Amino acid sequence: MTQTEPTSSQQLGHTPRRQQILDIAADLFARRGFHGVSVAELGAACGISGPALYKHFPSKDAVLAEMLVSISERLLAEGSARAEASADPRSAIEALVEWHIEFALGHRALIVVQDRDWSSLPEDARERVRGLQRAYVDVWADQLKRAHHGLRTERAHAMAHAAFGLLNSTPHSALIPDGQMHDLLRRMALAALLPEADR
Amino acid sequence: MTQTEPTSSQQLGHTPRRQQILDIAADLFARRGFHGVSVAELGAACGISGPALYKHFPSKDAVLAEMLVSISERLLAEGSARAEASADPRSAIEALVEWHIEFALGHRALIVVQDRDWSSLPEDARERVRGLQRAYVDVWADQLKRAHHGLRTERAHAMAHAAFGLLNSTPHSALIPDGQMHDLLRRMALAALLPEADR
DNA sequence: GTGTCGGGTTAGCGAGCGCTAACCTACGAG
DNA sequence: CTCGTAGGTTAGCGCTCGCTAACCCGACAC
Repeated sequence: MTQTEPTSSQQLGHTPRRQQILDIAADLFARRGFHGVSVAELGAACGISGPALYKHFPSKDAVLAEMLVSISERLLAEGSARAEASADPRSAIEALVEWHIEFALGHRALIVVQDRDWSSLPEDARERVRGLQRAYVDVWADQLKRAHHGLRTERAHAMAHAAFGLLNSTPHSALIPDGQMHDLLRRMALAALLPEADR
Repeated sequence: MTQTEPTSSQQLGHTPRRQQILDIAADLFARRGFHGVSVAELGAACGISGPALYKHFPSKDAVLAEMLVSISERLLAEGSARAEASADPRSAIEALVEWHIEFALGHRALIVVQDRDWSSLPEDARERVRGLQRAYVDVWADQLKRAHHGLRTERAHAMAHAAFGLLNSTPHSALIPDGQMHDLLRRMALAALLPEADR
């Protein structure tokens, strides 16, 4: 229903504009905030002007919604896949950390928008994103509880949130090359998350 | 100049309103973002209505500016004081972590506003806040460099930012009592920041 | 008693916003 | 050849915003 048409040819190829808008919007929203970017500006940045956006999205809110819902889905899908594919809790946590760093380094703008402008979402999309995020946190929390015997659920959630904070700090400091940043974040996150006995 | 009058009786007592506005604004800005709160709303939340705010602040921007400048100053002042009062790098880092957690847990709203609406500041205040934040990061980075021999400056900065991300995650997860959260954050931060040999 | 002034009120301005309406083309299908 | 449609244009509506203007009133100084 939210898609235009689930025809056999998929929606690949007939919407480069749509994707371009999402990409550029992510960048602009990250820099100046959702409310700080007008549709005119966004359009201009895409080479078209103003109201032409409404040929691709029903509203400005919808751009934000699609952006945030889709990244929440990707984070959750790949995260839980990697966790399930792991042999033990320790390697599952390593895999989750690895995946989250990959994503955060590769999509800095989305990370910023996600936790800055989450509250600007229309009610239904906000609900959906919250559900997906909660599920993602649960994936982490489950593995943490298996790695630390006796860890309570709420504390595991808090640990996961803290880890996200650490890993998502990446857009705020682009001072060292991605490879080194990746390595640094992995080290710090694993030190913070794994029991001392393991490390 | 920015103060009304530096009389001998200080400015205590003749500005409960001013402080009230700052407190309530922090709360509202944290919840819905600087651009998401109108001056009318802010006034109403203070028991006065709309333009009465301009008897206390020259503009809406100025409210945000005073809020963010003052917390940046407090973070830096107390942080560098505690670091200097420490005997060795390890205990300096412990002291910094302790101070940052105290502050973050005690002023969740300010933490949120600081890194969400920083970019909405007028140019001069943004400059000032950036300077203060950089100095605060430097305090951390210096101690980290003394604790890890051979650590490069840029990497130390990245570590400090990552630690802030971890410690500032606190407003996103209020699910466990402050005491436990404090303890958890300290453990995770120190594990992430201190060399393995130390811990 | 009167004047000043801090701190409040309402009315309303100009600008910018999201969004709609109406129109214009290029183009692929029949 | 025609015509529907995808994807663009400009004009402009209605609303909200930050902020100013003009006024009001109670407390205190003298």
